[in-house]
Amino acid sequence: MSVQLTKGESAEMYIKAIGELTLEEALVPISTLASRLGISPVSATEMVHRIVEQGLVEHERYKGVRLTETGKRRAMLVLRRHRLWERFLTDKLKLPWEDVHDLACRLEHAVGTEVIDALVDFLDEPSSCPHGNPIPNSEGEFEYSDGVQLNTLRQGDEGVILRIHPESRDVLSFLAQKRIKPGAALSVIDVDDFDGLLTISINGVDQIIGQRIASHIVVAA
Amino acid sequence: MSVQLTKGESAEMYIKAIGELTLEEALVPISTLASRLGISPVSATEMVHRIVEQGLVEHERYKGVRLTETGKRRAMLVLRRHRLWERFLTDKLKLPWEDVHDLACRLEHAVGTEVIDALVDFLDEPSSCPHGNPIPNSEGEFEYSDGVQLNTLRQGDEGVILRIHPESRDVLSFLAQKRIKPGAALSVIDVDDFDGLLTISINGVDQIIGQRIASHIVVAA
DNA sequence: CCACGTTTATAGGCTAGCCTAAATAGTTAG
DNA sequence: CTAACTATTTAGGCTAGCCTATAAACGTGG
Repeated sequence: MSVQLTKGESAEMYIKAIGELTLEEALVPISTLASRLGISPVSATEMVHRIVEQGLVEHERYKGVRLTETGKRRAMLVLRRHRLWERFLTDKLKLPWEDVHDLACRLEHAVGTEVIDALVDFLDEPSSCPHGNPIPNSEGEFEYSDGVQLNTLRQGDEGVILRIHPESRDVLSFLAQKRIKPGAALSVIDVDDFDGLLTISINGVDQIIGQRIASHIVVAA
Repeated sequence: MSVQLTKGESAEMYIKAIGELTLEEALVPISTLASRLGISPVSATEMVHRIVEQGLVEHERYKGVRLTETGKRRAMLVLRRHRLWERFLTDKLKLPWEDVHDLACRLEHAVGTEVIDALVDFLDEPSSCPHGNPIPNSEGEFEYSDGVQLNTLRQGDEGVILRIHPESRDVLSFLAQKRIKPGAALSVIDVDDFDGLLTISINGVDQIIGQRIASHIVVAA
C-alpha cells in the first residue's frame, strides 16, 4: 500500500497563506500569518523556522517573512491546484460557490502534477477560479489585473467586480446570498465612515455592505 | 481558514483494509493487516486497540479482528469514495488504469458526503470501479458477484474476468501491460504446479502468469 | 531616550502514528 | 506434553504539529 499522509501539508498551508498575504504587504509579520491560519504565534514561529530551513521563505527578525523564489513557485503551484479544484467543484459538480473554497483546501494537498495536468485538460485550461482569482500556470506564473478594494472607493465611484480576495467562507456565503459575483457592475451610492457601512448599487439593486466584507471585494481600477 | 488535517485518516486505512481482507477470511489476523498496510505488527496492534475503543472493530485475542456493524459501514463508505474517485480519474481524466488506485488512496480521505454525492451524479451512478470492484451505495451496501481466484482453476477451465482484487500497483501495471481487464474471456491452457505458473489464453492470445498475480484475478464461477 | 507594546525565543507538554527490541502468552504439531 | 512458532504486550523512543506560560529582545512614540 504505502500511502504517506500529512507529509508537509502544513508547510504548504503556510506558504500558500504567505503568498496570498504578500499581495497586501511585501513582508508578512508572523503574527498576521498566525492569525490567518488560526494558529498560535509561537507555533507559527516554529513552523517558519522549519520552512526557512527548507529554503522556502526568508525571515527578517521582528519584521516578517517573505517567500524565496523556490517558495513563491511552490506557493503558486498550491494555489494553482486549489483554484483548479474550485473550478471543477463549481463547474462540473455544481457545488455552491461558498462551499468550494473549503473543499478545495482539502483537495489541494491530495494529489500532484499528474492529476492536476489531466484536470487542466479536462477543464479546458481555465484562467481563473470561480471567485475571479487567476490560476497560475504550471510554472507558477500568473497575471493579476489591477484593482482596488471596494472599501477604498468613495461616493459616486463606479467599477466592475474583478475578484473576491482573500476568500473566506463567511464572506463568500454573504456574497452568494446577495448574488454579488465577479463581473458585476457596481456604483457607490453612499459611504458612512462612522459605522463603516457602504451603500452600493449592483445590477440596479441597492445593497448595504460592511467594511470587512468590502475589503474582500476587488474592483477594476 | 481552519482546515483540520490528518484526523483519523489512518483509522480509515485500517478499516478499509480490514473490510477488503474480510472477503477472504472472516477473522483478519493483525499480522496480515500489518503486512497489508506495510506497518509493523506492533503498530498495527496499537492502532487496532484505538479503533476497538472507537467501536469500529472487535478483536479476538490471538485470532484476529472483525469489523463491527458501524465499522463495516464506515469501511464501505471509504471504499465507495475510493472507487468513485477511480472512476473519475479513469473516465474523465483519462489517467492510466494502474495509476488511479494509488491516486484514489489520497483522494478518498480528502472530502466527505457533499462532494461524493455530487460526484455520483456527475459520473451517472457507476456501479463498479475500473478494476471491476463494486461501488457500495450511500448506505454502504453493495453486491459482490460470485467468483473464484484464477490460481484455483485447473487446466481446461474457462471463465470471464470479473475483477482484480485486491488492487495493488504492481499487479495492475503488469495486467495493463498485458491488456488483461475485467470482461475478458479466458481459458486455462496449462498449470505448472512446480513453478506456480499458469498458461492462459485471453482473447485468443497466450499469456504466462505467476501464482501471485493470478491470485488477484477473480473469474466468474 | 526610555517605557510600552509587539515580536520572538525558551521551556515544558501534549497527541497521533510510527519504530525496534525484548518479554510473554497462546496454539499446534510431533 | 512440550518445543517451536506465532501473536501480543511492554518498554522506550522518534517526528511533526500543535499548545501555554514566561522571558527577553526590539522599535517607536511621547
